[in-house]
Formats: sequence, C-alpha cells, structure tokens
Amino acid sequence: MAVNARARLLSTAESLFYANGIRAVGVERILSESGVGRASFYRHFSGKEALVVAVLEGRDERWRAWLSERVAAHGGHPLNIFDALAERFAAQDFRGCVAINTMTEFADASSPARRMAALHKTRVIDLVEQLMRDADIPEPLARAKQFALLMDGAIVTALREGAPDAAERARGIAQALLAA
Amino acid sequence: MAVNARARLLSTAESLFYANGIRAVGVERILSESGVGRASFYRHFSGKEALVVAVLEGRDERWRAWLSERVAAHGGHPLNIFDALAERFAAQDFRGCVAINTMTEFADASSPARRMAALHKTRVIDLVEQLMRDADIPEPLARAKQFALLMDGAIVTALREGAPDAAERARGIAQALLAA
DNA sequence: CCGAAACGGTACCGATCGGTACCGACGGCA
DNA sequence: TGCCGTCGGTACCGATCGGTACCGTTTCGG
Repeated sequence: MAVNARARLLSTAESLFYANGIRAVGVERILSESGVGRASFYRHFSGKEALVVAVLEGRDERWRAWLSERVAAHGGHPLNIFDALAERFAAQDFRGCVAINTMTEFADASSPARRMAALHKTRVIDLVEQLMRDADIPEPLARAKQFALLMDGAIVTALREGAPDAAERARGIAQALLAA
Repeated sequence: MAVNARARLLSTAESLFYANGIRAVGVERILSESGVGRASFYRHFSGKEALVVAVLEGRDERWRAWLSERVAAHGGHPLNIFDALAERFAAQDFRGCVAINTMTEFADASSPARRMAALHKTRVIDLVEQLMRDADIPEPLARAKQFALLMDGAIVTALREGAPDAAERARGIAQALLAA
C-alpha cells in the first residue's frame, strides 16, 4: 500500500498553492493529484487551513536553507542575497513569495496562515542580520530590515515584469546603501 | 427607482475586493451589499472578471490622482512619495496594493486582471519619472524604476508589519540613493 | 497468526460558486 | 397616454466548495 500520505499531501499542496494560489486550489484537486484518499487527508490535518500552515512551515524552512546555501555559494556577502534571488526569478515556475501571496490572500491578519507568513519574514530578517554580522557591517538589524524591504520589492517587481532584472536593480540599491 | 447600478457595483466591489481579496468575495455578496439585482449586474458586466478589471481601472486612475496630490502637498519632491505612502499605511483599512494583490491572486499572467494590474504599475512609474524630471534628477526613468521597487517593498512590508514604519525606512533608502 | 493502524475509494452533506432566464415595477420621453 | 429601457427580485442551473461517515483493503508488529 502507498505510504507517507502526509508527505505527499504536503508536496502536492505546496506545488499547487504556489502555482495557482491557495484559495484557487480546492481540497478535491489536492486529493486527486496526490492520490491520497479523502479520509486520510482529514486524518492528518484538521482542515485545509492546517494544511496551509504546514505547507508554509516547510516552505519557510527549506527556503531559508536554500538562501543560506546560495548566498554562501556566491561569496557569503549580504549583497549576494540578490544574486541568489536572481536565480530564483529566472526559474520558469517563479510566482513570487508564498508568504507574500498568503498575506494578500488572507485578509484576517490574526489567522494562523497569516501568522505563519509573518513569522517566515521575521526569520528571513534574522538570517540576513546574521549575514550582516558576518560581514562586519554596522547596525546589522537596521541593515537587515532595509535589505528585507529590498528583497520584497524585488520579488514583487520580478513577478510583475516577468523578468529577473529586478534582482540586479535591488542589488544596485543595496550597494549604494552600504556605500553611503 | 434606484439608478446608477453600475456605479454602485463598482464602489461596493472595490471595497469588498480590497478588504477581503477578490476570490474571497462572491458575486452574491456584491449584489446584496450594493442592492443591485442579479440581472442588472450581468447587464453591465459580462461576468465577474470584467467587474474586476473595471474596478482595477478605476482604482488605478484615482490612486494616481491621489498620489500626485499628496506628493504635491508634501513639497512635490520624489522623496515625498514616501510621505504620502506613510499616510496610506496609517489608514485603518490599509491592506496593501490592489494591483499587487491581484498579481498574487491570479496565476495566469495573461489574464485581463493581471494585465490591468501590470498596466497600473507602469503608469505609476511614468508618474514617478515625471516627478524625477520636475526635480531635475538625472536618469529619471532609471530612478523611477528604483523608486517603484522601493514603493512595492514598502507596501508589502507595511502589510506584513501592520505598521507605517516601512514608509520611513523606504524613504531613508531612497534618500541614500539620491545622495550617492 | 491475528489485530491494530494506516490507507484509498466513495457516497453524501449543506453551502456557495458564477451564470442564465424570466418577472413585474418604475422611470423619462414622445 | 403609451412605450421602451433600466431597474430589483427570484427561481433555477450545474459545478464545486470544505467537511463527515463509512467501507474494504493492505501493511506491519506482537
């Protein structure tokens, strides 16, 4: 018998949510594309929202791991964040940031999904702050928040333009910022 | 008899879409809250998507008019864009940018709603570019694109943090950019 | 070797989705 | 006065929404 129903649900849901939006994907479709039975789904998750939160949680973890790895590969400097973003923006399936998309799709700021999305962003800022410290940049937290704003701006811009240019643009701004 | 059904539909839909998200608001709710009959709706709009596009169109026009006016009121310098944004972010009903929200909610980049949202952003860039020219800033288009990225970043950040601080942060970055 | 746990499949629930058809009532204009 | 266009109201459509209940089957550990 097929095992790991939960893992399949998470994987399928993550792909569908990211590609189509959360509200646009019904439970039915997740079930059919994952091959998981309806009952099994509700055995693992209390409902759709719980699945959304779990997906966001996994995405947060893996995305930050990916960012760390790619930044290190580009040299480890905070500016290399935007080199990593450029890679992501060029991907065929790029459709923005799940956390941003979640914030726009769920109006209630106190909903579990929104809280998870907000938590993701603060964790990214923590990561960036550590990169700042590693590079001996003064006021690492303030710098990290500035970079986070640039990252979000670049993500939205890349989604709008359908081109990875926004990463370079943000990188240029960040460079001017550090030089000032 | 009640008149101006179309105007009421647009006004009600705009409020509901902005506050709750587009997919989250059904036609039924727009009808009941606007007091417009079901048939009248489909007489004015070919469907929900046409209504969405019309709402985005109106929003684009009025938002840019509002931005122009507020920037002028703050002095007319491109940096005053972020003073205007700070006002918006502080509003109780602030829930990001309709164009950004639309881009994240609609996966198909070629859909009319997405095209309208993209058009809005290019028009905003045009507006910012003109502000750059008025302030005698070199390379106005490149500067406008940088500012647009900062604006989007500030909007997303403000939505995430639920506080208007992001506007000042973006203003600081923009200032450093012009000084460089 | 047997039972518990996890599984896939399906029937079903009320609610709502976007959309169509038709109705009677009211408005301004000729 | 009569007519025509706009209006609000409602019944209805098939499809899908998220969620529940129950089924028989498979896998695995005691």
